[in-house]
Amino acid sequence: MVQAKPADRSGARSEAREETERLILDAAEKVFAERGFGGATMQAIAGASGLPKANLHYYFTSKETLYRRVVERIFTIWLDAAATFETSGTPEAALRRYITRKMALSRSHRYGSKVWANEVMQGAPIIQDYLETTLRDWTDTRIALIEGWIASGAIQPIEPRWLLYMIWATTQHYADFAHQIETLNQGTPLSDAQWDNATETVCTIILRGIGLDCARDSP
Amino acid sequence: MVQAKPADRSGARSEAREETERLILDAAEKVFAERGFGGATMQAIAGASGLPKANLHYYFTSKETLYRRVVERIFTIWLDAAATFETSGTPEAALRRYITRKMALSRSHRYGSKVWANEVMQGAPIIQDYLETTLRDWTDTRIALIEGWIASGAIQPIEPRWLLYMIWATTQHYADFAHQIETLNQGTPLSDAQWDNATETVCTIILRGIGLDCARDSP
DNA sequence: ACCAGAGCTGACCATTCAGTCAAGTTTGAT
DNA sequence: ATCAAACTTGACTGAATGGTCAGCTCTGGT
Repeated sequence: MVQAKPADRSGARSEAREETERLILDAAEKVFAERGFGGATMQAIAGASGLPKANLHYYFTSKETLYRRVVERIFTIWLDAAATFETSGTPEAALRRYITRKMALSRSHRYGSKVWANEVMQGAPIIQDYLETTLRDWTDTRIALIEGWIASGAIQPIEPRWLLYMIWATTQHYADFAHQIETLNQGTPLSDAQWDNATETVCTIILRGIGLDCARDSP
Repeated sequence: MVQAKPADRSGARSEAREETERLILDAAEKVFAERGFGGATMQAIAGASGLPKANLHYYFTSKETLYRRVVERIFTIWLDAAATFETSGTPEAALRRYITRKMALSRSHRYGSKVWANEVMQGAPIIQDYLETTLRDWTDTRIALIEGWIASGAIQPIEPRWLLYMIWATTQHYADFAHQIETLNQGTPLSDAQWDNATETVCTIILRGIGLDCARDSP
């Protein structure tokens, strides 16, 4: 039987292999994002990557394997962004940094965000364990952190959990609902200036909303 | 050929028909929500509604027709909620009312929200015209309204468009990402108290975030 | 120059899909 | 009770899907 895991004895070979895999993963990410797992077809992914369908099965044993790899890659990127919500620094710095990073991610990884959204909407059949371990742990520590801010009087008392959801929702909305946003923007993608302005607006409302930045804006 | 549009000469008949249609639409909404248009199968919808597949095609000529009806029904509900963002009243009252209504909708119509999200993520193949007409008009009038609030000094100067997106994103997140939220809530749905608390928190952050409810007021 | 193994692909297969249809059953007006 | 129209459904069909495979080409180490 043909194996998809050859020894990587040759540097040039394995490099070319990685490149092809990335090509397929990129195409798959886009197709899965727009049509969901069930709606996506290997033929469509093949078309988007410019490769014959049989070639996809040479690199990825099944549609589910390919989907799994796509989702895992996205989770890695999410983790990188999550790390920017540092436990040190002022509340304002931590939140501003995290929101800004997540907004940038929504612009650069629109399809990844959509795949994640699709996966969760379907009940997270693949990533359920991530949600219960990594995501839950991350969330718990940040909630504890925010509770500390509240206890010290740095920010107003609000339920930290709903604040986090608000940040996730708002930032990811710019990726998941990009089409709607573009339609309401005369059918054109947001400009650099609009992205900056949106990011700043989100930061301002969130920060002021939890009691930071309140006295500063209106002199 | 069998027609799906008989004369409604009999009251009892047409009533039963409407009931069956609603049964199918409810089942279809759930399946389309969880699997998207392409991932949903008529067989699955049949199973969810407890009817044989052939019966579905008696009431709805095609899968696309059924999907269209589901989406249209959701849009109607969205319009009802949108109407609660009244152009009269104080900013606080209008926003609070609208956010509360949208949060309630996310709880009562989880699947509808997901279908809408799926549709937009796929590039709005069915509802594109709604986005360009009804939604754009609604958005424009509310933006003008909010700009008026800013001009009069009632709220702080923020870009109204991003505020609206923030409200949509946050409220709909509770429907679209319900599974993730439940997983982070020990695998149980949010309680009445949690819904109330989340709604209140969202209102508080948004209102304070735009300069209402803040300790300092404009002169 | 050689050649083993990696990479590639057209043609094929079993399964599942949306949609059809003919042969039924139920219903309500008369 | 009658009957025509509305409703129901198991069995079917052509098309599309995920996946396979035999046989081809290309490549790098010798």
